[in-house]
Amino acid sequence: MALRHAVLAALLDRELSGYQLTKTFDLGVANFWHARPQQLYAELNRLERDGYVTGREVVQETRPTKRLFRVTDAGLAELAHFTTAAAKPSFIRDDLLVKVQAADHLDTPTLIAQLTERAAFARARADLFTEMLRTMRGGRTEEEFLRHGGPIGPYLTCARGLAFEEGNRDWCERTARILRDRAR
Amino acid sequence: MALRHAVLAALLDRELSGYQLTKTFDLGVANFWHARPQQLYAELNRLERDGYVTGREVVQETRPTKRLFRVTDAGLAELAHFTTAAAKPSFIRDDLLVKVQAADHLDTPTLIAQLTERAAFARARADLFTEMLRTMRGGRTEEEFLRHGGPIGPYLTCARGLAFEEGNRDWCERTARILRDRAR
DNA sequence: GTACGCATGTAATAGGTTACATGATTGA
DNA sequence: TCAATCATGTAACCTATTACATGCGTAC
Repeated sequence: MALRHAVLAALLDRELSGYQLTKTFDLGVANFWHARPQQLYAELNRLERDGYVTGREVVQETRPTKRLFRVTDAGLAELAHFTTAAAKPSFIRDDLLVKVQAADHLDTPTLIAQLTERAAFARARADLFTEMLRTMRGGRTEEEFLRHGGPIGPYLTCARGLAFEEGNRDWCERTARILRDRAR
Repeated sequence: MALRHAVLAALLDRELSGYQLTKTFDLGVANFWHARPQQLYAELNRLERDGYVTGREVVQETRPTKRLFRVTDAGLAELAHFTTAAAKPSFIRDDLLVKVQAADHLDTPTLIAQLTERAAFARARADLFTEMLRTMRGGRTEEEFLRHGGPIGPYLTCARGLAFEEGNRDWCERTARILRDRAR
């Protein structure tokens, strides 16, 4: 059960509502985990029940009332315990790669269109992550920030996300080009 | 339901038993999908029931009897149909990244050890994929192979797997180095 | 004689997705 | 007025993991 640890990690340096968490999980946090809103709301309630987070109601004037959650000491201890266990290897699991594996038997134009679309998606995310990294660094050089700045956890995972999306972008563009050249 | 399509794609150019498939899914095919043996045996039976693969028994002298599966015309049509649907974006989902996200709050030596271990794992897989790509190319240059050789589907997905593992390796090494330098 | 590889599963549980539901406010 | 955003869920279903089971052959 690692979603709960992903939620705890995402909530470490800030107090967030379920709704804000879903936004976070669609952007930066998707660098290390991805989840649907329903799952996050359910997990937050379970985490609160188990004492790993506490929520407080915030009544707003123009917006619906929301609940902000933060990690408790018990939650941090749970994360620390999780960290001592060996990490499972991570694997790619991707519809698009399944399709490319079968490329020799399938309609090439359809594949090229999907590769192009995915490349654009990856490029947009890469740009976003580049911007997020710049913001986290503030005015400092990367070296200075990594040596003495902080928090660096979110910076390092964002850097992995950037490299992943750059890899996606480059591979999609190259693969589309190869399939196009073959079709001629 | 994409495991079935991953299995179909893996079975396209060769006839495999369930056991051989599990080996394939631990190595090359893990580039685009990952599954446990139990899941594969179950999926093969479902695919056969639905007419997307056919199995034939092969009695062996010294080894237990096995069943070899190959994709039927209906199976290929199902794959083609799957390919016309938009591919869902793929996300990283990784224990180790969850831990690094929380790095500022956790025990650094434990993290460094896990990053080092993961780097070694990634390096081993990268080496394996490099070798597999060489084998698929045969004597040809990459350009020549990609222009006129084949099948290129497995080559292209393997190339993505290689880039992914190189990304893992580099990021793990860099992250471990940064955490070490900070601890001093 | 013991561990490992071949070969195939069942059963129980955990984790994730899809579809559906509600209701207010703000901006185009 | 229509779509989007804020805010939170329930229910049904599908997918994946973990634990357990079996039995023979070969290599150390």
